[in-house]
This record gives sequence, C-alpha cells and structure tokens, in this order.
Amino acid sequence: MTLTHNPIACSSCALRDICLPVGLSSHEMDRLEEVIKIRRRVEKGQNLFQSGSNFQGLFAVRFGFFKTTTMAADGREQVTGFQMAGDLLGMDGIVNSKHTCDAIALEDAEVCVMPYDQLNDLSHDFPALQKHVHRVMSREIVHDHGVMMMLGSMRAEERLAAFLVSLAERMSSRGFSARELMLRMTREEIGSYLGMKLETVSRTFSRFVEDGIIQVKQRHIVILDEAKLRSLAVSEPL
Amino acid sequence: MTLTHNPIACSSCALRDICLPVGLSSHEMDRLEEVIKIRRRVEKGQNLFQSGSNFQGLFAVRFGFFKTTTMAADGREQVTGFQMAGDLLGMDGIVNSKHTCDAIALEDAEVCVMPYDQLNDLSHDFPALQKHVHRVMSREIVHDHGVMMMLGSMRAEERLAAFLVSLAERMSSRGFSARELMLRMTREEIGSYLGMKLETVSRTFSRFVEDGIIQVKQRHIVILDEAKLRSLAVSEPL
DNA sequence: GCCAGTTATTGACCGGTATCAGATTTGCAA
DNA sequence: TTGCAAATCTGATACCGGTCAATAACTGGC
Repeated sequence: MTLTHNPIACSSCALRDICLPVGLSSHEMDRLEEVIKIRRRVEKGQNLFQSGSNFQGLFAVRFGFFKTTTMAADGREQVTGFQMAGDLLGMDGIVNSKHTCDAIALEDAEVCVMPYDQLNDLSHDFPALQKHVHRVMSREIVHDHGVMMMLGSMRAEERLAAFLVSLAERMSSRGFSARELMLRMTREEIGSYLGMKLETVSRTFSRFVEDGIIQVKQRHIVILDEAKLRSLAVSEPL
Repeated sequence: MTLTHNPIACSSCALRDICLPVGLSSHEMDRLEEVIKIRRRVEKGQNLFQSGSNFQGLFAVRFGFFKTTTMAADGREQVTGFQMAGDLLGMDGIVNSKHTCDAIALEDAEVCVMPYDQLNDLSHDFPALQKHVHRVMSREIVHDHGVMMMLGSMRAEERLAAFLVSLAERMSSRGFSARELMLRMTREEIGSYLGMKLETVSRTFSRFVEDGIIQVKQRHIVILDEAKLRSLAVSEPL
C-alpha cells in the first residue's frame, strides 16, 4: 500500500465541485485539508478495501476507476457500482464498522483518505460539512433506488442504454466528452451490474451498432444517436 | 393530515432499541424528545410524502406499514422498500431537499416527525446522535446493495424465499412470531419489489406450498420448514 | 515478432418468466 | 343478504435472456 502526503490541496483540486461542493470559508477549507492530507495509490486489480475489513474512513477518488462488489453466501458476486474521480467510497462500512463490499481498482487509481473520526469532528465544527456528508449518503440511496428500478422493471436493452447514458453524463460532468466513452470494465462486470449475462451485454451492444446508435470497438464506445439512446433508456439511474 | 402532540416519550417507547439505539444520557434523551414531539397519522392508502414534495424531515414509523415507490418517466413503478415500526423514512429527500419517492401507508399508520434542521442542531450537540444518523443511512445503503444482489443475480424462487426470510426476521426482531406472517402488501407489490410479475409471485407461493415449505391463506403465511426456506434464500437482504 | 490467457463475439438451443386469458375468492358497500 | 370490483390463482403460449459452445480479438510477457 502506497501512502503519500497530499500535495494538492482541496481548495485547488479540480474535483472540488464534485467531491465536496460545500460553501466552506477559506479557514474551514484549511481545516479540511488537515484532515484529508493522506493519499493512497491503488494499482489496477488491487482492493481499496474488502468485505469484512475494518472501516476507518471514506475515500474520495482522485483519479482512476473502481468497482464495488458484494458476494452472496454461495459465492455469487454482484457489482453494486462503478466509481470515478470525485466519487466517494466506503459509506457501506459506517453502520457496523466493517466493510460489506469489495472496492477494486479497474485501473491504476489514487484516493484521498478521509478518516471517519476526524471527519466527524470537523463536521461538528462546520455544520455545512455535516450536511454535505448527509447529502452524499442520501444521493447514494437515491441512486441505488434508481438501480433497483432498472434491475426490477427494465429490459436488457433499456438497462444497457440507461447505463451508457448515465456513464456519458458522469463523464461529461467531469469535463470529458459525452460522446466517446472508454469503458474500464469488462462485459461481465457490466452484466453483473445490470443483472444480465456477458453474452447478452455483447449481443445488445451489437444490436445498438446495427441500429446505428453507437459505435463499438472493444471498450471504446462512440455514441452516434444520443436521442435514440435516451429514448431507450426511459429512466436513467447511476 | 392529522397531527398530534407526542404523548409517548422516546425514552419509554417500545421501539427505542430499533429506532434510535444510541447511548444517550437522560438529559440528551430529554432534548431529543423536544425535537420528536409531533406525531402524524396516515390512513391506509394515503401518502406520507410523495415524489417532488419538499423534504422537511425524517419520519420514524410508530405503527403501521409503508411501501416506498419510485416512478420512471414512462410511468413504470418500482417498489423500493417496505417499512414497519421502528424504520426510518425520508432519507431520499436530503440530497436535493425534494423527495424522490412516494411513501404510502399499506395500513393505518402513525409516524414520529423529526424535523431535519432540528435533528441537525441536536446532532451537533450530541455526537452520538450524529453518528447514529450516519449509521442509519449507511444501513440503508447496505440494504439496497442486498436488494441489488437479489434483483441482479437470484431467480424468482430464491428472491421470494429471501423476501420471506427477511420479513420473518424483521417481525421477529420486533417481538412478533417469525413463523406466522400477515402480509400487508399485494402480490403485485411483492412482485414489483422483487422484479417479477404478480402471477409469478402467486405461482411461486403455490410451489412452496406443494413442497411443504409454507402455508398460504391469502396474505396469511405460515412458515413450516424454515431450514428449507433459508437454503433457497442463499443470501437474504431487506 | 510469438504465444498463452483473457476478453469479446456470435450461433444454436433451451428454460424461466412474461403475457394473455379465464376462473375463483375476497372485501366492501348497497 | 346481493352485487361488484379488486385480488388471487391457474393454465396455455410466447419470447427474452440464459446456457453451452466455438471462434475471434485483444493483452501482456517473452
């Protein structure tokens, strides 16, 4: 595990508006930076944390890409989310001080470490920060409800369309192209997240290509007909 | 809408251990009771809140039974959860100060109203309460991940078994029988929650009866073979 | 460059759920 | 009670997505 001192302050971080978009004064920001001063590198394929390990704090993705997975008693694995720069990881661990899912880097990544106790102390001093933590957790809950909607009442085609739309939106809100996507996950991981088999993911991609909706070259996706994609993805979560 | 003053203090509420199991001193408990002093009655079929309405606070179910549902742009509805005595409702509204789902009473119910601003003020004074709020939200997230696992990688039979097991456990933890369940929701609502059609729910119930696992008389369920039911429900969420 | 292992694509076939339909039971109001 | 709407159950059939299998494309290491 590689730990380094954080050379980039929150106040000047490019992810500021996504990660901690709270109206903090410069004094408050200084205090926050004291708490979030450790960064941690996670190589592709490595765990940021795993199910059963002790919860110590939240992590903010600086760069790279993660998936979170939970495992059933019989070994079946379910991808519960994909996290990119600016997203927070680890909130599952708060309730029982143990993580309940694995967080695995899908490419070399780096996270800011936010020790929970210190974050709490700081939240106590800055009500704005406390509210922000609530908002982040609430957003996660709302998002999960969207995924439940997707898994519970959409067909394969609609799920994949919704997945692409929301991925494009997330990339776009981070300043990347909303047209061209470089998928960091395998068809199997997409399938697990969307409740379908990898073959079905592949076939559905092919159908989208036939219909002129997207271009697919392995993990490189180009969205040709955004309107059509959106109309397929009636309600897009993520 | 019926609002009444809360005649039952948190300190003597039967749901104390489920609803707010925090180690509060008697002084702290007094302050909490000042915040949670309003109760609200919700008749069967009525909304506690609805999607789009302003978020004002959280609700703790005192008695009765709720479902929460979200609706896609095309009108498809998805049941995202069932809440009973001691459960908290409304956390979806924190992120944007608007609720994103409907909460509907499936039987006459009553909730304690916890105004968010006051709850925050109190959390500021009592770190234990702040942590508890975090825990409750974290639990919701973990639970939702379990539902995603269920929807994404279990078959109809397994889903229904998991649903029954977890419902029985929740009843049991509230002092009711874990063997006999009185379902408050329709087959359609169960189906929506589990991502299957009402006919499939009905058929699966019938198969469980044939196999001697349960007894079904409309909404009255008796679990005859708990071990078998659990073995079907490899991983039970909810 | 080559090779081995992983990932992705595509086809043939099958099975689990959805769909459609009809019968039955229940709940509630007149 | 009777009547009616809602809820439930069951059967017949259709079809979406899963399963199994073979091939192709890519990746990383030598």
